[in-house]
Amino acid sequence: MNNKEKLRKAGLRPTKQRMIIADILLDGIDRHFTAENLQNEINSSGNSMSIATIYNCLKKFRNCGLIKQVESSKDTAIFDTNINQHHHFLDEETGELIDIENDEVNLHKLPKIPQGYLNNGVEVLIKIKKQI
Amino acid sequence: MNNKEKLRKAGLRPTKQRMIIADILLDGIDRHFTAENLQNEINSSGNSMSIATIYNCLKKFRNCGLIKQVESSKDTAIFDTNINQHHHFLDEETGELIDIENDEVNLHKLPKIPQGYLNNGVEVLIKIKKQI
DNA sequence: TTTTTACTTTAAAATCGTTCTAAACTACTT
DNA sequence: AAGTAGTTTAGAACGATTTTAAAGTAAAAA
Repeated sequence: MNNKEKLRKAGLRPTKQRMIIADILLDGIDRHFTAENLQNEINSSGNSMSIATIYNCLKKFRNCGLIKQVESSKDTAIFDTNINQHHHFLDEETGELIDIENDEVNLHKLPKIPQGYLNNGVEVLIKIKKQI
Repeated sequence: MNNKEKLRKAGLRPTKQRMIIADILLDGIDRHFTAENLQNEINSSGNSMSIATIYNCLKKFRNCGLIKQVESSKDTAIFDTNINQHHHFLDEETGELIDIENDEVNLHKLPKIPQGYLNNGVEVLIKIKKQI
């Protein structure tokens, strides 16, 4: 399926700007990035785009499940093109994130989901620090 | 051990402001809160404090291990008085966090920590959403 | 096709959480 | 009691993100 079709399937109009972003992000390569990272990539690709549009797109893409946002208490939002359930190592010093595939973690026992709620995804974060 | 001793033991001078905060936070009750929540509690207790001091204190308390900061991609930093390793349910709609005790989760298999790094804590986040 | 409608993009301003600044203050040491 | 190192403060500054409102564009209707 090409990117235009992916956008339509997600219920998003394939505008020029969304196509530029889709062409960068939806190439099947797993990566972590910020809005600013993406703007730099857009610029390097010979295009340009308002930062407001970049934020709009990232929010829409995230809400449609085309990308994910990583849970992390950094000051800048980090997005992830790997939309499968998976986990992360986090170096809190540098903010570096490293993917952990889902089958690398085995959750043997999970608590009961609170009454009235549904499980909407499990994320394991392993905080790591550089050995001295 | 009283709060004055706790602060000294953590290497922090027990100033008037830190004692006010310690008296609110270090009462053994587990709670999640933001800087703004804490300022409201300080105000309700008949005291007042600059927001800069509140942030300073929270950062110091966190760095000394008196409190923890929760990993979450919300726009506001969330702190936790429960400093034991534990986990959370997160309702992404409302931002509500619910504690999960460490023994409620059983991680049967963990990936190898990357070369040159040490494990610095594991956090499991179970995202939940309201049933419709 | 043309027209209409709803959605999208944009630059710039606004907002919000957090940090910085530098002066006044306070706890601890001598 | 005096010195010094750390702390608090109001307010300014900052950086990420969102809002605004006007101009532009895609899809639907005529």
